[in-house]
Amino acid sequence: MTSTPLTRSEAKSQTRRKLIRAALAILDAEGEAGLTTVKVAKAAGIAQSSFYVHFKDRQELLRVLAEEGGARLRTAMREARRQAREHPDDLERHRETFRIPLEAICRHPELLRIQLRARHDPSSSLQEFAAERAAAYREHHAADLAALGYTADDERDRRRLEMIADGINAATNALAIGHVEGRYPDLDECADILVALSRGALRLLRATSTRSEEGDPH
Amino acid sequence: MTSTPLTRSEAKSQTRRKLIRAALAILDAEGEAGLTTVKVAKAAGIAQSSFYVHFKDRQELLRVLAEEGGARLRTAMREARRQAREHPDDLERHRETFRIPLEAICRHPELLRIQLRARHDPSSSLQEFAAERAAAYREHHAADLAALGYTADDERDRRRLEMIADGINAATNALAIGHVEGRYPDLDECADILVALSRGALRLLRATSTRSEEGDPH
DNA sequence: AATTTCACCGATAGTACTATCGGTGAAAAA
DNA sequence: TTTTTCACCGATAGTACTATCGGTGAAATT
Repeated sequence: MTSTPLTRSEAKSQTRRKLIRAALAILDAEGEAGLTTVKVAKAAGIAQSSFYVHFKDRQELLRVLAEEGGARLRTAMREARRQAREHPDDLERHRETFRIPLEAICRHPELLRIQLRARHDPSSSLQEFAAERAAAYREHHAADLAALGYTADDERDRRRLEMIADGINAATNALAIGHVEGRYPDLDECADILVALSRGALRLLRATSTRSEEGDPH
Repeated sequence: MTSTPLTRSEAKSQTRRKLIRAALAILDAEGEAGLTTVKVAKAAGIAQSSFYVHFKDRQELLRVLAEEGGARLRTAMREARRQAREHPDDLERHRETFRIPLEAICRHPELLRIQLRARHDPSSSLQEFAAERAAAYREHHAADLAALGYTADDERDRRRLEMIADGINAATNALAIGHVEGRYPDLDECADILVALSRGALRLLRATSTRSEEGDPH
């Protein structure tokens, strides 16, 4: 049907894309242990040995996949923060703060699954990717708390913000996975829960900052 | 020094224990992919082939490890609930509700790490173990919410309780891991955060149950 | 004391994967 | 047109692991 008048480099990068797409699918479906050059090459429709035309070794494929995931993550997060800024209304904005990461996760749930696996797997080559994702979310959430007026001055406060971001992040991931797995059909319900959890944390921050500053001007 | 007048079966079960201990350590340190009969046998000080005197195959070892982990988990959880009942004071009790699972996790962090990995790894043989642990915590927390007077009547409410339990559970795991990794030195601080998050969720439940009763035009 | 049992051993067949090598034909360059 | 390049191929060496087998000696049984 479609004629394919491709230049050599076009054909090559097309094959490379095929390999990467196949690898991501296999990584998601079978885990890092199931990601073999045999399977990836077969799924991409080339000979196993041709895998090495595109990647120096299996390790390099993993590295590239991590970069790929990192790039998608950064893009999604940037977009999320951009959209969030467009909702000046405080309540609605707070909700968007959670709906947007949830949606970002649900767009590529395999990236989260891969990351969650890698994070606690000492044999994984994707630890860096996992760390990057965690840091990105922590930033996202920290910036959000800062926008609400909560800044961390001393060591203890900073640790507390980090713990809150960590906890909310973990909850966000859990609910997003639950949504993807079909247990929580409505993303808005997920966002509501996260808003509620988050409000509890805010109340804690408010309570103790008031207590420590005694005469809080409000 | 110590004489070893062991019967044959004593010696055998001792070797078996050595294998299981070695396997748990390797599983924690290198992940499921790194758990080979070669390494386990070597770490336990026996020949690789002797591994098969104790286990039918590699799969059976995994199964036994999961049972082992499940048993430890159940014991820890039972103990936790027993202790929690001893604190009638409401505020302190609420805090204990979180400190106790946190401590249970920190006593055997490798079990949590193994579980978190297995949970999202399709190639893992420990999915059942992971599911059991998740269900156990959900029960723990659901019973706790029920004790506070929150019962789920309709589908939506039940789902909400499940989401809350899921979210709090994820946050608990995240903070416990953070403690084990040295980022959050004080477990009480972790418990405080969890109490705060949990209070936010409780407020949501209170708010909407009131609202739905008010607006219910029966 | 004679016999049986069995936990453990070394050797090895079988399996799955990684990575390399020389060959091929079509695209690209000369 | 002639030559060079190179993406892809099949074959295969090398590696790591699983699981089985027959042999051994000391414990257990008779």
